[in-house]
Amino acid sequence: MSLAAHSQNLNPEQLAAATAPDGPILVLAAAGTGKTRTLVHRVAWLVDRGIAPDRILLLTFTNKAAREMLERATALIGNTVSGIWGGTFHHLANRILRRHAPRIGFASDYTILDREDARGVMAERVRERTKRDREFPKPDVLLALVGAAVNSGIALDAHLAARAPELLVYGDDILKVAAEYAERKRRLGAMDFDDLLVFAVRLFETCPDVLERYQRQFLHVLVDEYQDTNPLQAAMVDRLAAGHGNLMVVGDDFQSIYGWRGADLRNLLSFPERYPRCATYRLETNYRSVPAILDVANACMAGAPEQFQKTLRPTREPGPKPFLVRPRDGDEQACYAVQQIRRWRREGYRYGDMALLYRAHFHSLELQMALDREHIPYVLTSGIRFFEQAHIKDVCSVLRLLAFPADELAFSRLVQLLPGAGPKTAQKAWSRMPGRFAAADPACREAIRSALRPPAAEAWKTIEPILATEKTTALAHGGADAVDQFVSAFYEHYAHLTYENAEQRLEDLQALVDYAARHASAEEFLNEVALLTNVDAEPETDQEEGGDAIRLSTVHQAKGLEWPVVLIAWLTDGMFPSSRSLNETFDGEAEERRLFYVSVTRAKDELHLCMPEVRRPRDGGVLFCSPSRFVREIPPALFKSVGAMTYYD
DNA sequence: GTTTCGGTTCTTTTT
DNA sequence: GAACCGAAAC
Repeated sequence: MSLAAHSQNLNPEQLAAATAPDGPILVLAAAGTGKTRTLVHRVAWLVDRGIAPDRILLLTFTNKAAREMLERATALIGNTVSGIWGGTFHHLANRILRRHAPRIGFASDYTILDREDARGVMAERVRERTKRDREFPKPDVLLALVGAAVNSGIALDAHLAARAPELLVYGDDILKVAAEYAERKRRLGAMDFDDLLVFAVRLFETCPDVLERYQRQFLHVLVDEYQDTNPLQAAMVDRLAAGHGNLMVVGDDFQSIYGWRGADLRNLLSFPERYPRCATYRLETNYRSVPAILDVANACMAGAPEQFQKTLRPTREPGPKPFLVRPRDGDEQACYAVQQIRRWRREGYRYGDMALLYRAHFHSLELQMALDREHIPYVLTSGIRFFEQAHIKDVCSVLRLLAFPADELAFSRLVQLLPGAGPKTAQKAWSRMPGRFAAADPACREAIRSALRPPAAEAWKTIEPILATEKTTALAHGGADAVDQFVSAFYEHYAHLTYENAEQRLEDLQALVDYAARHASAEEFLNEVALLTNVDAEPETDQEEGGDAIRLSTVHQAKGLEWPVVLIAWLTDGMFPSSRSLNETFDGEAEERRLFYVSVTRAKDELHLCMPEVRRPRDGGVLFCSPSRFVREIPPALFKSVGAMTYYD
């Protein structure tokens, strides 16, 4: 593809960035300005210029984003792009660590702890302290503290003093618990999500030869959503690109919304200082939204203290001003939504063109009920991930145990499915085993049986033969056969006894078997499962599936997406901005404001902002809600107010 | 000593 | 819903 061909598809701003000369490049891409298109063309441009695909590294926020970019690049220049390393930071870290973990004292078959696993491990450490002192911080709080410190690259005690001074009285114990948590993970041969990043960076630091190998491999490093990287991730990228400096970072400081997870805007803001040779490109021409929507977005960020002021320049013909709606309560808000949905349908929009966005999952309750009642199809990016649900994890523990016999957590989970067996029984059985599970070893089998009480032992008999299958056979095809057998021999019965929605869960498991079967080995499958995101796993809703449906989503999960018509629910002070982030987070209001900016800029044609007057909490009370401060700050002339009206049909 | 069950409480955002 | 806590049941 020639330069001329690229220039046909890109505007001058985009073209300049996509075809920029080697060296550090900062692309400031405001919302809806064709950031993805520019990155896709950059990749195509590089491959076109003779860079081998496997020497390009493309880091994105989700695996889905990487997949989509590579698909679009393929459409552009054919499958010459296959072989590009693309995915999340965690994926890259995992891929590298699987290969070199022994260099930093880990086995290559370390297991990955998801949030629930990590919480379990932390809870063990905390239990006895809670007995001594009822007030001792809960496992979730401790995990958040440790995680925040690690991701910001700050020592835990310094982090405590700076961000959680009220917990300083427990300082010593917190440090001890954190150390025990780390030690326990070591003993389990396990890494949590943060560890993947920590140890990847440590690997680079302590093994220069390994670092050099990847520096030589990746001639070009491209990072999407750079405003949401944390210091560890920035360090990873800096190291990888240290040799040649061919590092392109793309981001928008107005859209940084992951500060609570350790993302540090300074990575982006200080990029020009860290890379003095860097060339900066700005994308400000917006192709997405009608001018009236951009007016609101621009007004919202006009007073923001961020460094790179950007103004969205519209290209679209004028459209309606954003609608400001003040329903009485959540139910009336839902009725208003239904009414608009009906109108949109009449005007020719498909359900897939519509999105209802909100700050937190529980804000969607009344919306869901109303849509159910009206039989309007919707998909929800749910709070619980498919792969984090109990039944999915139960079944995966069989695979984990087969693939990684030393995985104590998997063994424990499996044992606790047996009738009359709890944590103590699982612990007892494991302590009698040689530190690993060996179905072929009679002594090991006997050890387990001796720890189980009769009903548990009886049930175990149905599971044991599956675990005794020869490993390579059991684990072929992503372990699909083993899962299938386990479900029919044991779990189907268990599910019916345990869950009132057993049938639905068993359907999930069938889907899991199909999904697993698409992998060569169970190890590969398990690796992927642990690092999948909500967005990655979302159900197919495209036209070809025939599943035309409205999207309900948190603003966080709507990042990077767009819809012709968008309604934002619960835009009231306390809900959005959330009072918790205002009170508990450093810089909370600024980040909430950016979140509002992100939500507004999702809409193409029509935007509705809903601010119910009251909220009715569980206890039967009534809470008055003022309109969100972000709405109040914006000149009223930029909105069209929807006056008092009956929303009920 | 363990497990299970029933009642209570609280929901931010997620790799 | 689901996670936690205390008390009954095994």
